[in-house]
Amino acid sequence: MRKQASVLHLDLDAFFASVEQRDKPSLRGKPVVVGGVGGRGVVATASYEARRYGVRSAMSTREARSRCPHAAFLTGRFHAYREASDVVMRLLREVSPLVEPLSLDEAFVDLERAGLPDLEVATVTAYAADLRERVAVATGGLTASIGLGTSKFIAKVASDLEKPDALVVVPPGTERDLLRPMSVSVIPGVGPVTAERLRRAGIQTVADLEAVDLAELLRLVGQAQGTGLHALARAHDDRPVVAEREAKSVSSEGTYETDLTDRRLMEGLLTRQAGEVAARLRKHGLSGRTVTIKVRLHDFTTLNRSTTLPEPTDSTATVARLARALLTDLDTSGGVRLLGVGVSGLADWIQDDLFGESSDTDGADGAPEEDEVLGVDAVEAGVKARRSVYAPGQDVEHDEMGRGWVWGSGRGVVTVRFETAGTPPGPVRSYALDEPALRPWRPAEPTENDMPAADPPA
DNA sequence: TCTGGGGTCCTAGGACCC
DNA sequence: TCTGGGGTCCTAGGACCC
Repeated sequence: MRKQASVLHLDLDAFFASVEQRDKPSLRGKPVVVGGVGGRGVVATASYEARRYGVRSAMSTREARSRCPHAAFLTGRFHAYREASDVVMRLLREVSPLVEPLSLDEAFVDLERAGLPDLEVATVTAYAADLRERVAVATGGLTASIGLGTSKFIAKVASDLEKPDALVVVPPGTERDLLRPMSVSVIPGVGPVTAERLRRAGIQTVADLEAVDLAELLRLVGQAQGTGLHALARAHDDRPVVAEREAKSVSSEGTYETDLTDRRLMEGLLTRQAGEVAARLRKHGLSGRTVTIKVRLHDFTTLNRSTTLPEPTDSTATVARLARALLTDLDTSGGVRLLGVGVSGLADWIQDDLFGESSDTDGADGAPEEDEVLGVDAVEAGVKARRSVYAPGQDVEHDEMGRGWVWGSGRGVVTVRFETAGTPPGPVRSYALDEPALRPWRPAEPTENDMPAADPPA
């Protein structure tokens, strides 16, 4: 925790709805709700006029409509939000080299790096007031709420205190008095489940929380969250403002208007999502080792299945194939409301060769050198391999079974899923790693011709 | 016909390694 | 032929945030 209120938190007020009102004068002064407009949509942002009717973020659009039927219900125009956000973030970076965006509409700014003459309350307050005006001018009238404090936690609490269109400074030394009467829910990381758990233990305010010793807190909420709560309840927060944070995963998912039951359709949707994810990976020069699918069933239970490659990929064909394969073991007979594909374990480089795409390590005839691809020689030589030398998704060929691809592998065993023409997924067989009838083969360059053009049913 | 889509982080168990 | 303890990696689930 700092001695001066040099952490600034800026939050654009009702951001999506405000952009809409800025761009469409007819919406100004009226309730505006931005979010999913379909039967399963939820509210992303409600204008303050709509909030007066009880419309809130994350509420189902259905409920929002019943609370405020005369509101304008809009799907998002994300490029417009991104543009407005870029304008604001650029402005903040002119002001301080240390800006940490949290989302399109929120950022921390470290004023210790802003070149101010000092960091006294009067100085930072004047500075923030000026910044708020500059944001409004630069964005064509969007308002922001700003909080200033001695830590991220306090700055964020401050920006929330009097919004919209407000500036609040928490003077150094007054933090704990400010927090004590507040609900534990002000603490980042305390959501509905944790709040209820604490409430049942008789803990409702920050003051209550402060009175609980560390051991008891650890017992209640676990190691990581317990130590965090113990510190934050005392306004102890040394988290630095960090400018660049690298992405850890990339994903695409969709909720469908009616539950899906057709497996072929599900496979097609997963394939398309895999294509979107792989394209985004390539666009950012990333690749990842772990492919995960997410399946939400009709009753909202959510399943994740993942598999990890020995080397990272950004290939549509590989991500799509693994995604479809992960679906095969799941019982979806009751209907599926959401499907998603994600890639994690990201690296900012791509292994050149693994699946035979663009490689200069091939033999002269262009065929893979089997011991490189498969590693059978290494296994036979008794060289230890931590993980199987077969990679999930890798193409293989068997003398009797024909062509297939590696589904999984374990101790000395590789499982292959054969793709019988016309009726995928075909049979699954297990082989010893040194099975001579099983060999790798090189697929044609991956294509995306299995990407379906069809939209999900309306 | 309640309950989005993009993420992050944590926990817990099992396999494996030394 | 009973049996350990730490560390890493992987998978699955869940809480949380905007």
